[in-house]
Amino acid sequence: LSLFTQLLANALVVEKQPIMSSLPQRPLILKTGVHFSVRVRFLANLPEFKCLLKVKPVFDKDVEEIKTVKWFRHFDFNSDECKVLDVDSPNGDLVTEFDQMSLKEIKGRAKGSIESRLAVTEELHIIKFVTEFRHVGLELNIEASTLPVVVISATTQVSSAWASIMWNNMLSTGDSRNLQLFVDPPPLTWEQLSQVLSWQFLCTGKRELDENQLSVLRDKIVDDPDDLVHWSKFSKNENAWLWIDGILNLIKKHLVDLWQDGSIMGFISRERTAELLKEKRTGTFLLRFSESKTNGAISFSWVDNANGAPFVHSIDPYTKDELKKTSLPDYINTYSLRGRKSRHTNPLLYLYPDIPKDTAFGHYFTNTAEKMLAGHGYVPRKSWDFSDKPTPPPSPPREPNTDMEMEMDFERKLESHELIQELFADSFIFPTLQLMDIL
Amino acid sequence: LSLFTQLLANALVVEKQPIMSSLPQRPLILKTGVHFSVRVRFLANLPEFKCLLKVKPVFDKDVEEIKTVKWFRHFDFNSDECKVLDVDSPNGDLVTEFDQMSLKEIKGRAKGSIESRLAVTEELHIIKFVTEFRHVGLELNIEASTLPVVVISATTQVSSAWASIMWNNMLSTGDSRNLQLFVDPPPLTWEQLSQVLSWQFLCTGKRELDENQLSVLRDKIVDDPDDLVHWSKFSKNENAWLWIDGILNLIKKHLVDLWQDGSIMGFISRERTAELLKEKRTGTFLLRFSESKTNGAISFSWVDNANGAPFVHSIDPYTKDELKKTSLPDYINTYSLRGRKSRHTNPLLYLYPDIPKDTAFGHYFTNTAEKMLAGHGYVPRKSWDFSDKPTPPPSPPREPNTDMEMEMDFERKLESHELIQELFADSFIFPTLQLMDIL
DNA sequence: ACAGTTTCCCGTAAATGC
DNA sequence: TGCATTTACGGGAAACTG
Repeated sequence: LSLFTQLLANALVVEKQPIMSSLPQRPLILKTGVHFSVRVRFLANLPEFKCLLKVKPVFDKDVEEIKTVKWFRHFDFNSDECKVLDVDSPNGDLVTEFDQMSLKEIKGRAKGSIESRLAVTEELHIIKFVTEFRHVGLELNIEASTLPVVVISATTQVSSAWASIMWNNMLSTGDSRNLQLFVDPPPLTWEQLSQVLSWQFLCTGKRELDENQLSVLRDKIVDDPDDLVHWSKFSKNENAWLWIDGILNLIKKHLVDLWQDGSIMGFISRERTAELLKEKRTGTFLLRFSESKTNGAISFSWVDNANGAPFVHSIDPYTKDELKKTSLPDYINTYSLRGRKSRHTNPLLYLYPDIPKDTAFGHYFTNTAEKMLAGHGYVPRKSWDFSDKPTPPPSPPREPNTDMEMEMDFERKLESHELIQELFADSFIFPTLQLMDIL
Repeated sequence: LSLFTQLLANALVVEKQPIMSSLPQRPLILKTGVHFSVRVRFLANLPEFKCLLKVKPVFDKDVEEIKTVKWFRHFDFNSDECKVLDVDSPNGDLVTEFDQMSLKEIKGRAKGSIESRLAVTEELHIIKFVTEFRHVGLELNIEASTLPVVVISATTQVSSAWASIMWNNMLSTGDSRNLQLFVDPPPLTWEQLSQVLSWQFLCTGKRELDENQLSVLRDKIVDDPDDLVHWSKFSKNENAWLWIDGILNLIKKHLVDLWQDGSIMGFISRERTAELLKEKRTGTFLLRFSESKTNGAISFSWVDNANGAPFVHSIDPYTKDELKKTSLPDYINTYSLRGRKSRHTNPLLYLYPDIPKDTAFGHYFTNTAEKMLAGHGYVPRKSWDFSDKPTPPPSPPREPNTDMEMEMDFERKLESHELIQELFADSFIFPTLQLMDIL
């Protein structure tokens, strides 16, 4: 009987962690006043319990010490309705989905001096689901908890909140959930962090970070002899994560294709850029992310050997506002510099190492012919005759073989991650697998 | 005493009509859940009443018949706090400002068949401010009402709502406020309507409609021998107002300068455009609003005499999304067509009748030199040498005299409207002056 | 004054109701 | 089903608050 009781007591689990429908890639971040959903499952597969178990969500249940010690904000649900577990058709488990939950802040938290307080995005909270089990004389209080969540009030806080969620998830093993983690946050190894970062680029741009890119990030983030990354370095002083997340946002909105193609070297120092390009012929260029603009920006650098010694130029980086107006491939395609004799020419010829611009980006150039409208008596915006487009660059296109090979390799790479990606999207599992405590 | 009582009973007035801070140009439109403000003044200039009069706002007070007859929606204030009248420093009147008011819908209105119901933007509501006056044995219930307001729930309804407000204001004289006006809306004369329309362009683009423009609008809107405009024609069947308001929005966001300059002919039929341009030399163009796109769009038409008979071309109209990317002057400046021998040339040379393009728009062209950034090792986005810009058009610029005269005339025009504009912005007074019932 | 945080609200998209 | 209306919520900016 005792074993049975213990099994039952642990039979309730949070099957789908709290997730805002508007932020599917970033579970465990909850915005006040915005709906999120959670699914709860009772693992004891007994249909006779149907409609017997009434589940109630409670915010920050039994974590009073946090509220008094660290002046966390208080929250409650806007409408805390209970739900009754009902059978799930495929396997008969008892399930319910809370799909219209939302939070409001309960004002009036204890005032602590500003230094002693954590940033709001470092506050970890939990939601517990409780139910009372009554059957054949047995009476049992059963509860399940979500993973720690971060509550924000504006979308500008998403980046910081996600940093906390990632950090916490890399550190928590088993069920030791320390909601005060960021009072004294342990460091991560670069090995751990680099995996998570690469993952983020896979989720956003369908391509991981390569060795070179990771090595640049490493130099930026790790300055510890033990290969450790400290929370303050990652999220505070230098804002490494905010910078990276700005780039992720830029990729998501404007550069998914280019990033997936691997056309963006992206993370490379200015010095290294110059080194690489100086060995190449005039017109070779590469794309790199701005290191100074914190909201995500990308520029191109190219080499010019015309005056004897090679010289590397870089363009003022494009931000999201500029990429909204014109795509990066189009900027690349139409960029022109005044040359000798007042002729305007485009200095960008080969994507590093030697891919002709049109091979790399040709299919992304805006086809002005598409804009042609039939009828209505209107003239299209641009002429649609391309017979006199600029002479194709002199270098031969790469051999078909090589292209094919790379493409296949790429496909394989992507596939190998498919399952993990799905898991990630669905129930929030990181490279370091976080198993739910099931029976 | 009876006279005194009557004076007092009418002493409370709504000094500033309900206005959302986010829609200062469109008073009397209230969006549920969005703050608006109203100011109330007690005209009896007696400071001893200070802090005696407690004013309470009531929504749709004493208009029960509307609710039952026409199934109007019901609303209430989100927080209906009373305010106490206090002295206003300059002249000692008793004043209070309700500056945080907002509405919520009370659900569950009676269901009427769809035909018998008005559109929500045709529902006219009022807010009354009531107070109880007690002094030297006198006991008096005093109240003041706002002008009729329209309550909307999304900004997409602003245009329709404003049509109702304008129509109602042109029709209501004195204090006969018919909240059921749109059950059987009386027509307006074209004379009345044209004034209001012109006014709208003055408010939005700082320039009224001229005779020609009004005449085009007249042909579109009036099809009645008596020169009357019917509500359905204006706001329903042909959506004349929605089309015009789309253009007003386009002007507000992207064309204020050009409209103010008078560079936009705008309202002119396609046929008339051809007639005008065919008499001009090759390269003469004019700007006109699209008649088919209902969200505001502008295109240019130009004449080409190259092949013997003059031919007039028009470009596919630019919408707000396109003007967000590049300004109209820049589109005009950079437009190019493939000419003979594959040369790209800009067919736009003179703004109708004969103003060289650079004279009319030169100062609006984006100066790429401005984008040059000093230092940081970045190259600016475009070359900044303009020594080889396109040859200036052969036609001489207009004589300075003419320019000056026009400018002065324009200034005078504007000034003459200044006072009325102020009133308009402040307390909602239309060309047909709507006087508040004051003592 | 100021930085971290929340509120406000438009504009678009999606959901809802009839 | 289609249309009218409301709700949802990202994103930018203003307001708040200690």
